[in-house]
Amino acid sequence: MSTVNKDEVTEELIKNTAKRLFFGEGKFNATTQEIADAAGVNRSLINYYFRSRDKLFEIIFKDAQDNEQERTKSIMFSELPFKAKIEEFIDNSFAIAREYPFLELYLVTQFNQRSYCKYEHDMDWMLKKFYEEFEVEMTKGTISKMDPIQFILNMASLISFPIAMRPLFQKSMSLSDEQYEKILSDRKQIIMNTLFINH
Amino acid sequence: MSTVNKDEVTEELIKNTAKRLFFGEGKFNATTQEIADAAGVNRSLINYYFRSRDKLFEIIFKDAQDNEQERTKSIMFSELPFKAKIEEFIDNSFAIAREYPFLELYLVTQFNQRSYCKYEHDMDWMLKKFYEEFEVEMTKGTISKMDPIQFILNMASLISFPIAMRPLFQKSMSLSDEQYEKILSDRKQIIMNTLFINH
DNA sequence: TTTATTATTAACATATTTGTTTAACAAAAT
DNA sequence: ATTTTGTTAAACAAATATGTTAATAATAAA
Repeated sequence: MSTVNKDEVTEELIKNTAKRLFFGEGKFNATTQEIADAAGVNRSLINYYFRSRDKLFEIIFKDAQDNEQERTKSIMFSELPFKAKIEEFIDNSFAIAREYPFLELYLVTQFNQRSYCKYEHDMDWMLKKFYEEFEVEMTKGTISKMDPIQFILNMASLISFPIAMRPLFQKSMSLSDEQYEKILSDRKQIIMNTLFINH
Repeated sequence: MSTVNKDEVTEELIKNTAKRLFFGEGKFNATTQEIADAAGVNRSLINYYFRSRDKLFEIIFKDAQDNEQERTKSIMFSELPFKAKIEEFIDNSFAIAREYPFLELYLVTQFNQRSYCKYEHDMDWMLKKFYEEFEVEMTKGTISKMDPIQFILNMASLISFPIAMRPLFQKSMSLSDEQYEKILSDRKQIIMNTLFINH
């Protein structure tokens, strides 16, 4: 007998399939039927395991958020030097984006449309540590003087936007898939050069 | 007799109301009933003027896109120096975002979910002109060397992301409305400093 | 093996939304 | 004055989506 019993398997299967559809394929309005079909199970099982479509949404939403926070924390509290942390963060973001290109877009649109979407913000720890290290970098002169929140905003923008807006941007600029992939692969260096002062 | 007859008035009223709901209030899934109520007209009129909900969507989508392209073009083909054009573009983007904070988010999510969403790309003209001016700036040394498309991506990212992702970002950083407004008002200078090399 | 529990399925009822139709009525144009 | 056009309201059918229930299959426990 394995450590997981069957219900945990199907429960996970449904969750992962929903994640794939929402975050991976951008089907934000996927119906319970579509999710069930994609998972190869009966639609009733969604109600059986999660009560309602909404509960499933809540769980997935929270899951995604927790993951995002967790990975950020583990990087920020690592022993790497500041600049390396940022590099790590970029790499990490792109890696996730490869599997789930619609993740951030999903989070923000759901956040807009749903009243609940509880948000745990134990970010305070992390922010404090970040501010301290950021201050050091500014005095060293590797970053131009600014409110640290603006730096975070810059970083998040430069990383997330090209992924989240890809379909629209790529089409409006009439770029091929190959061209866009090339752009993304050059992106890390561009972002680092944009965020930091290069002597 | 005025130049507009009554049907054009209500047709516009419905369109503008839908825009307000979608782009202004972020209600991406507003029903025809909700739109009609918000416009203060009978739901049947939506079918009367636009045939179907989908046609209304198509029209609004194309409208928004055309506007966005038009304003970009008029700035890029103006006689301003390069740097001033970028400033103008930032100001302009923020002005639109004040009325329609969910515009870009709406465009990209609809673009993902709908098969049609025709895209007219007569951007080629504009891009060519932009590339020329960009080349000059790079040799002048006001911008660090990079593929011009990366510069455009940087610019679009730094402008749009803080607006589009505002709800999520603001909450996750536990910032008050006042704090975020302050951040946005400082934003233009930050973006200019980030895009251009400052001596 | 028998029994009890759990997982899965099909069928049903319900709710929402859309688009159509009809009738009545107001407003505008001819 | 009458014909066209715009507007409202109500009723309806059709489509879609969700959640529940009761019966069945599979698995674990006795």
